[in-house]
Amino acid sequence: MKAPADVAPASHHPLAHPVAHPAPQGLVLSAHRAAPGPESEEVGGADSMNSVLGKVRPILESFTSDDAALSLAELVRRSGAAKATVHRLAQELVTWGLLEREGCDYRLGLRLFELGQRVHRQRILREAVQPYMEDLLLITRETIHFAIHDSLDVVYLDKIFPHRGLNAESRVAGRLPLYCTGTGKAILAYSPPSLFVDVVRGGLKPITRHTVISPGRLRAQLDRIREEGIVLESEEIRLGYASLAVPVFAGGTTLVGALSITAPTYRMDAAGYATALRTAALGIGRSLA
Amino acid sequence: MKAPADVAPASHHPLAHPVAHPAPQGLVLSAHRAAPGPESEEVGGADSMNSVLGKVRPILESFTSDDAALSLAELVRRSGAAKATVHRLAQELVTWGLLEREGCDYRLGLRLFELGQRVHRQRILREAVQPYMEDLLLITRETIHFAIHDSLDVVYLDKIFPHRGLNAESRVAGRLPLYCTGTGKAILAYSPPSLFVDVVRGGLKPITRHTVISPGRLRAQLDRIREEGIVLESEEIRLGYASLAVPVFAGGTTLVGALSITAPTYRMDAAGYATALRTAALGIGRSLA
DNA sequence: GGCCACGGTCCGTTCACCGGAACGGGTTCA
DNA sequence: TGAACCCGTTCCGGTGAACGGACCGTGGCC
Repeated sequence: MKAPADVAPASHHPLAHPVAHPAPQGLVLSAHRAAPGPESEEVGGADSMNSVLGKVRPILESFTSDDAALSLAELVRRSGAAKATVHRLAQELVTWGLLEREGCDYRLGLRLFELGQRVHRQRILREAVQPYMEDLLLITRETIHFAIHDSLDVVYLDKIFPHRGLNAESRVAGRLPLYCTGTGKAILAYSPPSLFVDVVRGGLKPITRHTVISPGRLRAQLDRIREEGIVLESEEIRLGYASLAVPVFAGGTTLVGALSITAPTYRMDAAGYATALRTAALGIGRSLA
Repeated sequence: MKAPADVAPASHHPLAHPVAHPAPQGLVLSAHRAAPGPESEEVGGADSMNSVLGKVRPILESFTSDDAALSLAELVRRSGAAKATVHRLAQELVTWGLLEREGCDYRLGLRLFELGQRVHRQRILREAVQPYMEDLLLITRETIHFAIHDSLDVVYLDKIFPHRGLNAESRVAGRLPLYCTGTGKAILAYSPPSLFVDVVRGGLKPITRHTVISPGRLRAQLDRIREEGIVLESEEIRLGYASLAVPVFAGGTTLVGALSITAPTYRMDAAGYATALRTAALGIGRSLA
């Protein structure tokens, strides 16, 4: 009885999920973690698992924005840690409040939301920007974004939209590539040239059939943006929609992010919106001085 | 040399932060970390410190909303863990992205903000509520709050304000007591009576000289709110300011939070704002059905 | 110069963590 | 009916990750 060999040895992959976790969210293009190279490369994932935080991380990051709640089994699958381990750590996270129980499932907890709002730089920026975004919403009745730069992406710090507005593709704290968004191009145009090189090296993948994927054309766009101080991105992210964006400089000098108006192409009054957008950006910059 | 006794034993409180975390922020009534009191009381904190997460928690929660960055020494002081331990864990948190380095100091990282925005329930709610808050801002040009209930507090899920608006006392993800805020009273009025008992047992402390701290008067207020479906809180949190609030019911039945308009008392047009507020709450409730 | 606080590192000890195994309950098949 | 499966949960012995006192180099202050 209980022949120990009945546990199929082959079924035990030391790491079912060697490569940490995809953690895509936002759009489809998760940009992975650069091209890793030979598949022998699960070291980064493997040796990151022999610390407690190295296990907590894939557990918490198992949750995407679309997951309301995950079962223990699902957490085990996504995190790659042993079941007993996930169970124990999840319990500890529940007592902390970073996770909450919902029947038998786990969901991200209110305390995580609270902690996330304590991040200082983002909070200060949001509070400074928000009234100006309201102004733009009032004037345009279109979706307004404020984005900052991180690695090869823009991260949306805030987003407001009217009832008729667009609520897809982007969300607060969501990421989209620098090269194909209005805010991203605005930031890219006023960043050191090395960032442009990195973006190109990272690969320009088309999102729609209008996405600019030629480095030359992208560079020309950026030159033009620097001349005009504003950029109109048209249907590069979603067909039928365009974004008008400007960079925001604290005190008129330091680039801190970009502000944009997104609307269906047929409603996009670029000429009319431009001055409002520029004015708002100047106001924000002054209040951040 | 290096007499081990030179480390003043009295200066070393094994736990500067014995009571888990007060998590004050928001208002002045932070109660610090309780009165120093009997120093023998680090038990509750002590046994929570023999796990890794038990140390990471006080480290991360050392940061309040007002701390831009903390030095290693300050983290050691607030968390109560050993220096080498804090150093090691902080480094690990930096590679994760939950912390970032700023010169020699540490600050909360962008990744923490991103994780916090993935909390599903709050995200869904905010996205549903936000356009209606814009409407109210447009109509009133005053500060608009949406709050949910947690333990004995309200937690502000979102807050928008115009240029002339009030940006103090409350902030997104900040907490204020149920018994003295408009949103809190609205929620309290439509919650099970046991919550009222808990609130009273938790103590009604006056914030201003207008704060209602008599359980009897509070109960009478709640009865009145249930009759009228709306509440006007006047100067209970901050002198010179009033809030008009209504509860929000998903599908017209399930209490999910409360919506409020905050304005200087002299500008508060309660009669005029009431219908707008009620209409918005109904709209939100319907969109959540 | 002496002193102190700070950030950072080392290293021997030990106990918290790990994870295979087993349990009980629920559901799905033959 | 019961065997097979998946689930969440608990147990427990071995072990290596985590711990923290001690130490180093530095910079600011008397």
